[in-house]
Amino acid sequence: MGQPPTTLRDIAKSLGTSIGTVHRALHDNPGVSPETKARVLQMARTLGYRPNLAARFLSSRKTLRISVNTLQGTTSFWDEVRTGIREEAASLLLENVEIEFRTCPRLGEGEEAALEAAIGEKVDGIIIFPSRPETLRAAIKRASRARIPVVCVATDAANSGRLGIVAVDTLASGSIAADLMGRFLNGRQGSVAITVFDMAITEHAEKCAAFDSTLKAFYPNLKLLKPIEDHDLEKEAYRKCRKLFDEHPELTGIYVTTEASIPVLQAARDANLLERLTVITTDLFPDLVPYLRSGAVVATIYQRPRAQGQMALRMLHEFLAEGGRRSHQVSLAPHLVMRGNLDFFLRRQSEESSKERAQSREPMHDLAEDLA
Amino acid sequence: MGQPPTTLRDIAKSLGTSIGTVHRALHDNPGVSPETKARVLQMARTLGYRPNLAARFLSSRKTLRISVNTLQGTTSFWDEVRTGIREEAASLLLENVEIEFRTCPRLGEGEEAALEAAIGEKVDGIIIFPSRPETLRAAIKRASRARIPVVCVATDAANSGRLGIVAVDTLASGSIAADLMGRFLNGRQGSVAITVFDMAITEHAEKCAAFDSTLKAFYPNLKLLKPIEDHDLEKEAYRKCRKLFDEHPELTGIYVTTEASIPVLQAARDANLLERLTVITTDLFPDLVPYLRSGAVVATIYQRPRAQGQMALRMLHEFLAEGGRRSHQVSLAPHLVMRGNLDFFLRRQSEESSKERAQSREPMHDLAEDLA
DNA sequence: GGGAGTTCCGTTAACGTTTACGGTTCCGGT
DNA sequence: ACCGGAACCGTAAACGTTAACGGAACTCCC
Repeated sequence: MGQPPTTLRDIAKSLGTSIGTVHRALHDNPGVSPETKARVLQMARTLGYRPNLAARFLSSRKTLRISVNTLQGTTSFWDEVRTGIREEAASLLLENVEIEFRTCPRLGEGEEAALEAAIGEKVDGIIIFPSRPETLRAAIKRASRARIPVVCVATDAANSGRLGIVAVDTLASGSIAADLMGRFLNGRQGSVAITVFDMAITEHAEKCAAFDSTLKAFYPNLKLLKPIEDHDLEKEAYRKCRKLFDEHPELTGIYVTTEASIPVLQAARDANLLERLTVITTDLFPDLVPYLRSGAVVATIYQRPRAQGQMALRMLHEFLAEGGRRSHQVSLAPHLVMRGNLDFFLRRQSEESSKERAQSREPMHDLAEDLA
Repeated sequence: MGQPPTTLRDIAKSLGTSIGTVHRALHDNPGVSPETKARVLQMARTLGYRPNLAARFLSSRKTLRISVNTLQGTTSFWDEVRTGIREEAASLLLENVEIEFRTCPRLGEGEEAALEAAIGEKVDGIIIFPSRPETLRAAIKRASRARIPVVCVATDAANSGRLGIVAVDTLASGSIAADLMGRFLNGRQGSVAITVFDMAITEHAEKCAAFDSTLKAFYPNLKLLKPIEDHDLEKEAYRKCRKLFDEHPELTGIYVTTEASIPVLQAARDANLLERLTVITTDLFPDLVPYLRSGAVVATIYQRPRAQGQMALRMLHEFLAEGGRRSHQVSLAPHLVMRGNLDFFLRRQSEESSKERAQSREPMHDLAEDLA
C-alpha cells in the first residue's frame, strides 16, 4: 500500500498541460484536439488514474435520478422489491440518488409508455420489470442508445442492450422444487404437474426444464405432465387446474411457479384433492400463510423480492458511479419457506414495512451513544 | 425534495460564530466553551444538519483500518467469510477502508491475543468470530471503551458491548431442519439425534431448541435424543456418534449443526446405518459433496458465509462513516442445498474464488463500452 | 507589569473535481 | 484590415469538510 493516487493535476503536470484539458479529454467533452486527447488518455492509463468519487460528487452536486418501473402490487412481491430499492438507496453513503417510481396498474399495461416517459425525462438509469420482454425490447434499445442504462428485475429482456439482470436462479428454483417434491413423495408412483406464467418467457421455460430434468434424474417413477400456462390470471389458473385434476386422478403433486397459487389451491379443494396432493408454491404473501400453516402447501420457494430490489439498485448505482466492473448478471438463490421457519420470514416482512413507516432519520449521532 | 442541505457554514452563520467552532463543537474537540457547544448542537439539530461524507472524506483523507479476526480455514467457511468482506470492501465507493486479517490457527487459540493486537494498533473497527464468547467478553469490552466498534460474526458475544452481530438465524435453521426431517421421514416412528458444538454457546442451544420445538409441534412421533456435543473435534464427533448409533438402533435421522459432519458420516457407515439414516448437515465444503450427490446426506443447511462477511463489513462501515442507524443485529436466512441445486452453489463458490484470483481492476471505463 | 501559559475562537489553506469564463490562435469572409 | 466565429486551451472559483495556525482575552506568578 503506498503512494498517493494520481490526480488530474498529476496527469496535467506530467503532460505540461492544464487540469481543464485533462478533464475534457477524459470525459470526451468538446474543445480538445484529437492528439492531446490521445496523449491524455495514454498518460491516464499509464499513471493508473482512477477518479476520486468523493471529489467528483462534492464538486458537481447533481443527484442521479433513477426510474423504477414496476407493477402495482398484485401481491406484495413488487412492494417488497420497491422496499429493497428504497432501502438500498437510503443506505448509500453519498446520498446522491433520487428514485422515481412509475408503476403500471396491470400486467403489461402501459409498460412501454412508462418506459418512454422515463427516457423522455432523461433519467440517469432505469430499473424495470419487463413483463412482456419482446414488446419492450425496442424501447429498451432506445434507452441504451440514449445512454441510459437499464437493469431488469425478475425477468430478462434478451438482446435489448440492457445493462444487467437480477433474478432468482431458475435452475436452483426448479431443481430444489423437484428434489423436495421427490423426497416428500418418498418413492411413490404418480404424476406431477407444474404451472407457469407462459412458456414463451425464458425464465419460466428454464425453471420448468430444471424441474423436469431433476425429476427425471432422481425420481424416475414420477412423471411430469405438460406445463399449465396461467398468465397470472386467477380464472385461467382455476379453470385449467380444475380440468387437470379431473383428467388426472393419479396426480400426486403440483409445483406452482406463478403467483396464482390461491386459485390452484381452490381448484384442488373443489376437486377433493387437497388432502393427498403435495403442493409447492412460489413466494410468500398473506393469503398463502394459512395454507402453509395447515400443511396444505408443504413448501414455498421464496424469490426474495427485497434482495432483488437491493441488488438491482446496487448494480445500477455502481455502474453510474464508476462504470461498475462487477458482473451484470446476478442470480439469487431462493429461500425455502415451510411451516417450521414461516414465522421467521413473516417477522422479517413486517419488520421491514414498519421500518418504512418510521422513516425519521436521526440527523446526528455520536459514537458514544452506541458504544455505551 | 427541495432546499439544499444545511452545512457547517449555515450553522455558523445563523449563530454568528465561525465554521471552525461549529466543527469543534460537533466533534467535541477541545477548545470550545460548554455554552457555545450546546448552542451549536442545538442549532445543528434544529437545522437538521447531516454531514456531507464526500466532503469529509475528501478533506481528511484518512482510511478506515479494520481488523478481521477469524479462524484459519478448517473448512472453507472462514475463507468465504473473508472473501465476502473483501468483496464488500472493494465495492465501496469512496475506497477508504483498509483491511487487516488476523487469523488464528486453531479454535480459540490466540484469539484474545489477536484482539489485543488489533486494539493496540488502534484500528478503527473490528470484525471478529468469538469462538469462546465468555473468554473474549472482557477484551471486547476493552475495545468498546477504547471506542473501537466490534462486530461479531456467526457467534454472539453477549454483554460485551459489541456494536453488532451478524449470524444465521438459529430459529430459521433449526426449524427448517426439523421440518425437513419430519417430512422426509414421512410419518415414521423413531428417534432423531442432533450434534452441536457446545450447548453453552447460545446460538447452538437456540438452534437445538428450535429443532426440538418444531419436531414436537409437527412430528410428535419422532423423539429427539439428548444433543451430542462434539466441539468441532473429529475424534470426539466420531466417538460419540459411534456410541450413539450402537445404543440407539432405532435412530432414523440426525441433524449435524457443526462442521464435523464427515466423522459423523463415517461413524454411520461403520455402524452400518448410513443407508437408513436421514442425515441433514450444515454448510457446504468439498468433502461433503459426494455424500450429497449419493443422497447419503439428504440436505445441508448452508449458512452463507460470504453474505455474513458482506453484512458484517457493511454494518461496520456504515457505522464508522455516519454513525449507522440501521439495525445492528442481522439474522440471515440459511440456504437449503440438496443434490438438485447443489451445482448452483458449487458454481457460485468457484466463480467467487476465481474472481478473487483475477483482481486486476480496470483503471478507466467508459459508459460507451458497456452500452454498446 | 511583563512574560508565560490557558482557553476560546476566527481564518485559511488544503483535498480533487467540475464548471464557467477568458484568452489565445487561426481561418474565411466582408 | 477588421470583425465573427471556430477550435483549443488555461485559470480560478466553487463544493463542504478538516486541520493547522494565529490572535484575543484572561489568569497566574515571580
